[in-house]
Amino acid sequence: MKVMFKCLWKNCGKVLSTAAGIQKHIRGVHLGRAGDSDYSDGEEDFYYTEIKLNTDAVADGLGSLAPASPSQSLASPPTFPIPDSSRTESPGAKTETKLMTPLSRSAPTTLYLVHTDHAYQATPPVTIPGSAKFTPNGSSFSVSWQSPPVTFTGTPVSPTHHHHGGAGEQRQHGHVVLSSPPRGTVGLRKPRGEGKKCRKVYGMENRDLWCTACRWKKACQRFLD
DNA sequence: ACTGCCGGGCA
DNA sequence: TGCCCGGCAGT
Repeated sequence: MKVMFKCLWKNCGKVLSTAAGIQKHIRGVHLGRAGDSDYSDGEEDFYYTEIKLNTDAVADGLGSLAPASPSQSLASPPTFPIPDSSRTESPGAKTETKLMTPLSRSAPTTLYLVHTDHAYQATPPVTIPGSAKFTPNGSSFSVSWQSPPVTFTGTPVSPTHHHHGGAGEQRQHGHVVLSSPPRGTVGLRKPRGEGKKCRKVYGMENRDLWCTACRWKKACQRFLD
């Protein structure tokens, strides 16, 4: 069995046979620290993963971290590589294999945030709550999925609505048919674009300055970022 | 309440 | 197609 190290940088995917090699690659190529090879705070070992040949190649899909298909989200949320954040500070001492199970689903409530001191632009902040955002350097994609399927067993809605007000708001009248939320009308909405849009910028009164998409109440195409 | 925009209607 | 809007969802 051979152990290799694969660069996880956006779509680099470079594979080297030594940890030192991949660290050097990452420092030089991606982090722009080509000159001083002894300057290493261990940050770069976040950007590669250890892969084992002749084993189940878990790290295969990691290099091409493409948005696999955001619409296949219904039951199983997409999985992201969760690097080991509890790494040691010492550069040379590589303690653990960063083995990540492809279908390991971290508890949906725990928000995983990558620890880095340089949170400016080089580090991919990966969050795994209900929606994940991934921002390696500039280009960003984000994908979200619905809350886990709730299998409803038992009494539908009991009048014990422990909430001020009282009056039962949600009636499921009849019996429980609930198989999946009635999507299809709206389905998976886009994560809602950031930044200013024509309407916000020009205002309702200058509607003729909007981009056509905005005028037609479509997704704005002027302020794509 | 406001804003972005999907889905759909109308010419 | 081009244009517009109802209505929903996120803020």
